[in-house]
Amino acid sequence: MQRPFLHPALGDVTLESVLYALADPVRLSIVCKLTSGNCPMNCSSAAPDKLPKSTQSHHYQVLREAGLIRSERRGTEVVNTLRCAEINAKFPGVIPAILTAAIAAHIGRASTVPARESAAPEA
Amino acid sequence: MQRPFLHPALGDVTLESVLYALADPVRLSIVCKLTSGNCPMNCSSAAPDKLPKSTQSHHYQVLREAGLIRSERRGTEVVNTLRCAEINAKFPGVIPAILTAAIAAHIGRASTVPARESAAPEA
DNA sequence: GCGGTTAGTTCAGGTTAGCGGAACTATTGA
DNA sequence: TCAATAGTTCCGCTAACCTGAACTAACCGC
Repeated sequence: MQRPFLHPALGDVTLESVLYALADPVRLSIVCKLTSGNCPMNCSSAAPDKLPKSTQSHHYQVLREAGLIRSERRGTEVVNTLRCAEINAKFPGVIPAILTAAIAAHIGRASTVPARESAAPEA
Repeated sequence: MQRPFLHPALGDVTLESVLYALADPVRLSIVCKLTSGNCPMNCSSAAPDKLPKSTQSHHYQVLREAGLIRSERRGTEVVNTLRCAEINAKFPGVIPAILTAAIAAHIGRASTVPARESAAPEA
């Protein structure tokens, strides 16, 4: 918990790494929850139920290194926000299309946050 | 070479498997070439240079099983076509957005076929 | 300050998946 | 029939993923 989080610069974000990060059901679900919640979330509340903490941590690291989320420490917890706007500037339309499809496919419908299935993903 | 090719029904195609298939630079390049060529291609002409045949075969299998391409035997060779229209019906906008971003990022700029970088990917 | 709780990271190891060389199969053409 | 072409299948090696266990850092009550 001592090492600072590393967020890639927008120039270092590649399409492949973004697609790879979103190709996992758990990570796609996390991103969907962050989108539908539309506000920063700590790790455990955005991850699917009953996932081991080490696995959660691993998935967040992948999302972070792909440039999809930004993480900041707030006391004992880590607050995650989407970097959709930035990614969308670099790869226009990719993230909204994927998230819309994911929400339509009922991936990661939020259990804690009321799902707004008709809402277009921001970014 | 005897087993018939298995193409998933559209209902069995998942967003995750599509993203996973496109998350690899080689496979993304293959799909880009099929798009820019805008016509069926055999395996070796769509794959990047100097890739071992077994590796090519593996990548085509992944693309096939993800539902992204359709393969048919024509004599000694296998002709591959994109299933973009079908996928686009199921996940609207996803494939065009990814291919547009990939072409803009100069992934898989075709060496044999003149690249039409301004052309919107069909689908 | 001290112990307990919370939230997440790091490490290690077992399992799985990807890559690529070698051998094989089918088709075509001479 | 024989050689060439185009892919596939098999198999071993390596790298990546998942997760339990141990660890760290911040916060709270006393």
